Amino acid sequence: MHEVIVCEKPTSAEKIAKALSPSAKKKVYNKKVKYWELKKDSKDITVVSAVGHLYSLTPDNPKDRVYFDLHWAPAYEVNKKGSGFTKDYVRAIKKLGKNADSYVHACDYDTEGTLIGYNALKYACGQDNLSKISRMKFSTLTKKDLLEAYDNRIDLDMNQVDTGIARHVLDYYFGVNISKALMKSVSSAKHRFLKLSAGRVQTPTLSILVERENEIKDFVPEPYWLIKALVEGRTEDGVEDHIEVDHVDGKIFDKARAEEIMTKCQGKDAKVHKISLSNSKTQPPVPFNLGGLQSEAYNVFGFSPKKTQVIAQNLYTSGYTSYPRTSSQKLPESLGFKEIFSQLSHDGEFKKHISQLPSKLRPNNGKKEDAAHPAIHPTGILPQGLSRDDKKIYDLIVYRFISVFFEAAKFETMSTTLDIEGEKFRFRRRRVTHKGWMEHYPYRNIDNEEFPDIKEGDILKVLKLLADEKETKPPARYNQASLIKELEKRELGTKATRADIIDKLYDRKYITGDKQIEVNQLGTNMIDTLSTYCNDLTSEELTRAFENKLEGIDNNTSTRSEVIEEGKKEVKIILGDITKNSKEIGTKLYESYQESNIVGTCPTCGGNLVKRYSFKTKASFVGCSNYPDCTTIYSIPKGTNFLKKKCEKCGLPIISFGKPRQRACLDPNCGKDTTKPHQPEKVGECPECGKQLLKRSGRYGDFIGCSGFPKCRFTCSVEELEQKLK
DNA sequence: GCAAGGTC
Repeated sequence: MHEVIVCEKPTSAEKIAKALSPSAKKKVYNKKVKYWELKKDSKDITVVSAVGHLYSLTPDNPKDRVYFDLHWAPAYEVNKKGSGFTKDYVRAIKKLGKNADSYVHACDYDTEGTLIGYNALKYACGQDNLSKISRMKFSTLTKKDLLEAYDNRIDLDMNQVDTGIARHVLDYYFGVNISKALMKSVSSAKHRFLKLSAGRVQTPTLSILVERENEIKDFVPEPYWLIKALVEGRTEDGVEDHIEVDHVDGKIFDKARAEEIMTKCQGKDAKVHKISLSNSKTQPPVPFNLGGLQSEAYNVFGFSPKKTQVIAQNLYTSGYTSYPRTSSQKLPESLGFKEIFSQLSHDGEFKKHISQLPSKLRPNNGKKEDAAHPAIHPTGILPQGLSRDDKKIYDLIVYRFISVFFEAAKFETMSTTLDIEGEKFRFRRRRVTHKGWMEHYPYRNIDNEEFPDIKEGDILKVLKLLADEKETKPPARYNQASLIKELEKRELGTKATRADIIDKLYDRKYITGDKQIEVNQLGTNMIDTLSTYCNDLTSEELTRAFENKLEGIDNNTSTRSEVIEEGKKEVKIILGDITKNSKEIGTKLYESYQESNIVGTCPTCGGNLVKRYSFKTKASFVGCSNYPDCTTIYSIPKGTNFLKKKCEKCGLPIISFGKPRQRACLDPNCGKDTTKPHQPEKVGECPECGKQLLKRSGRYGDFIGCSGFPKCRFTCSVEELEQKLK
């Protein structure tokens, strides 16, 4: 008897194989794909693995105006970029999973996992005959759980499969079709291509950012006063120490009241009214889940969440750290802390900290859990030859892992109130009495202040009294780390996709800025447009509505085709509205896009110079917004940045380009003598349109161009022309 | 060209 077990990813395949039989043999297909062979209960078992989704939805007919008829096709054919690695896995499963007597679906027990395994069985193994398929249900990848799941296999839950399929189809219907309609509105209104997109997750995310912009725009600052005094004092060592004390009212919005305090206290001494000492603790941080690691790496190193995720994945595939796409903040004892620490101790720096660990190893676990994976931790294998950035992330993971086992840091706080003419002031100082974990986590500043040598009843001289006039501030813009946290809170997207979603918003030019994410006019207009024609898409409503509908499939109150039909109807209405208002929508979106690409003023006609991209030449260039009435055009090298600085001679922007970076005026002829009209040399006939070919000078030297430009875009190098003439 | 979701 031959049995094939299909798993979601190679690491879980290995764990499952070894759980079923410690003597499972590891094999490799086509030098790349690992699989396992074992014997159990007189069965020959082959354990193969997918790598996440191997199949993607794709339209039956790509030429359709709207995509409602979809089918599953190999991911490496559909998303050519980035899924190439799945090809070998599909081949391996096809070869190894053929004609078995029974099949076991052993992917993660959630909707996506169920669909991953179902599609692998159906399209790679050619099995959708449920009678041969059984399902393992496990929540951790421990030997005990896996054996139990194998021995008590259940039927494949087709409702769960249908829920997964419906989720994919609905996301496709709404996302792809509405994106297409928006792009079409631009091309029909302005005859320009603009890559636009909308979706169940990216659009509400953009909406969150737009809302924050609106809060900032609508914010009315209010003036207030902070009253402070500087009083003389000494530290316990007798060193002179000026103490800054604040009026207990804090923000004083009433100017008269602020003035009253100032006149009353002017020139008066302060009396120490009350001193109280208290102790406090700061617990160690919790183990990293992906969001936590991304947030910390952003705050400590300024790494984008995407960058951190890529590095964490590399560290994981190299075997140095554990699986990164986890939401767990817990480290189970079964990981074998002692063994990991003893291996890490081969590194001298780590050893200094590890040697001080308490004998009882109990991590300060956080609340968040994950069914499939523990919190991110080092495996114990010490890396060699990591790049600087990879090493930073690795060290961060190790030090966090170490620090969660230490005791709390302890502080002593001195809270003091002073009296100046009946007005109460106060100050607070905090000093460390026990560093605890903070000594072993080098990414936090320890604020250790000195206590002044004072006692109740002391009279202190006031050196200075001042009223600081301030304004209330609008809420801060999001940065990438705080946005990820907000998405987690609202349960938008998943841990594995949030960083990609944010990247996408940058890529579409909806947003700019790193430390403070700002929304471009295009982003604002997208939300404007979509909230007019499909309000659901801009809010979390669509995600919630999906969840409810999908839940219906899961518990048998509706069917997959009902849910899909309903979605189709809704999308059709939205598409109708967009088409009806296509000109207006397209114009608005394109013009707002141009706005964020304005780099200067056209010297010929006074219009805007706009950075644009040509699909024909696959290069960016700068053209006038009044094209075709004005044909001013500048070519720019690949990777050009526009600086804020303007050229002193002509006022055009200064650009930087090349490696090493060099700076120059946008106009390559700037500063050259152009008073004598330069007659370009005629060198022959254009092979494409028959007009004159001219020898022109460009940024990188001479080239041949057609006099019919820009209608004819024939161009070649001087050498190429010489070759042809020979 | 377009989504969101898995994964190397």
